[in-house]
Amino acid sequence: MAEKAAKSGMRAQAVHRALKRAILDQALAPGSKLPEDSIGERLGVSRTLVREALVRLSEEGLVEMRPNKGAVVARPSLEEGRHLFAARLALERLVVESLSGQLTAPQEKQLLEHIAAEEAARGRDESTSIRLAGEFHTLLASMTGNAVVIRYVNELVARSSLILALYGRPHSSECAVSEHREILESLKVRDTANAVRLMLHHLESITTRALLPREQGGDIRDVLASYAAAEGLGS
Amino acid sequence: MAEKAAKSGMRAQAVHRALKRAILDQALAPGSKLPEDSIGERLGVSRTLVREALVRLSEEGLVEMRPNKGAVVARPSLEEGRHLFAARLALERLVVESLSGQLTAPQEKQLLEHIAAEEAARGRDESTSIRLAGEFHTLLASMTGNAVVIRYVNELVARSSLILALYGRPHSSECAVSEHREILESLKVRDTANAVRLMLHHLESITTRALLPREQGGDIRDVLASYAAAEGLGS
DNA sequence: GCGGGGCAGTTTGCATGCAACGGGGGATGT
DNA sequence: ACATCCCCCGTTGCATGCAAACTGCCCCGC
Repeated sequence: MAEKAAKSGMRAQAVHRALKRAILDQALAPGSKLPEDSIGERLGVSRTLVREALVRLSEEGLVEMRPNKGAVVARPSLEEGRHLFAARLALERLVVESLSGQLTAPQEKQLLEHIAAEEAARGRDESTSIRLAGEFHTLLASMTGNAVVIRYVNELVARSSLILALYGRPHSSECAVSEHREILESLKVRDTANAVRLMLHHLESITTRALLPREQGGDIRDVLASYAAAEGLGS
Repeated sequence: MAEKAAKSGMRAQAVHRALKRAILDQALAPGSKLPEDSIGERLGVSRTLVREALVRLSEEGLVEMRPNKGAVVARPSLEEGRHLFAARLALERLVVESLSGQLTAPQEKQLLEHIAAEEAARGRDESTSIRLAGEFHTLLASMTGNAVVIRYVNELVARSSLILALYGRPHSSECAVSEHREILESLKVRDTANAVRLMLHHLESITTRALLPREQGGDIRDVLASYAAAEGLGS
């Protein structure tokens, strides 16, 4: 079954997508080793293709390649996380500025449906919910038609899920859905300033909730827990 | 001579840098074929390493890999150029906002020296001048300490030189140096709004001069010349 | 003269083989 | 008991081999 014809040149891409998906689904947690031959054996390809996929993923910042020591799923630091969200802020600001008042009817419909799907998944399916929250941002980016922005936003959203996996509290995407809806409303009525403001607030709230949540009155053990995790210690 | 010890794991990177440099120097013009074995023979490595470098370069947008047909130096369209500069605008805005009033004395010194070098090269050495103009932007980005922004600005500046190589008029980087100096002045006195304004103006003037320069009253042959070049025609 | 089909040379796609690096664990010496 | 050294095995780094795909060319039929 499922014998994919697999034209020449498609298999490398397939390996890349398979690994990327596994990482984003956290089937491969940050820090996991990624040995070339076991992956190749599992996917039915040679180490050459696995290596090519790993090179691509390392360019995207999803895996880290340590010379002579193998590849692991990236384990970005808190500081990298802050840098990443700062870049997202800049790029997604461009996205909403480009889109404000420019959405076509089918695009509005697609966004509304996406938000509806987010609400449907909310509370029920945690991993789907997180994935959809990210995809809202990539969907917006794709509507700009700007290939460069699309690529970077995709990359940053993907890396953001690594950050949230490492440092985010559970349920940290709670209020996101309503914020998405508000952004869409402002885009529809061409209230550019408000749309930008909402997007900045949205991203900032994600960062503060996820990245620096243990500042006020937390238990010291909770603080250390995240550092321990970041250093590969602890349970 | 020049027997580089070339530790294991360094050679792939070396091939990547060599090719990147050749492309940015326009020793390899946009559209040039990049056959794996002749490159490998020339650099003294196997096709495997060349292929890895080409994959990296294609991720950076400097090379286009056509399945079963080999790699060529990227030949971005005018539209891609506009997209690229839009993204630069967004990211470099973040750069100046981050840097405004934050420059240390050594950093100011380094920037002043860089601008001096730009002025020294101006008019004398065209290719050096272009390279330094780009490096001013990457230098600013590097001073933010934000690895994500550094990476993206580097990538976008590199791709910008492809765009300028294809569509820019000669001498299009004329006024850039004084604009660089103005930006630095505003950063020093923490006039953030002005620094942002100057940077936006600077990048916009590059795009309009380079990307859409043939709108007003040009000779039809000049207009077609760029399209011919873009299609691999003409002399 | 002109268009189409097929053959040969060239180049990519991918697997595999071999050497070298690194890590873990046991043996050895103090 | 503890530290050190060294060997062995697993894994990576890279070259090479082989099959498939593309290119251009020539020959043949019209």
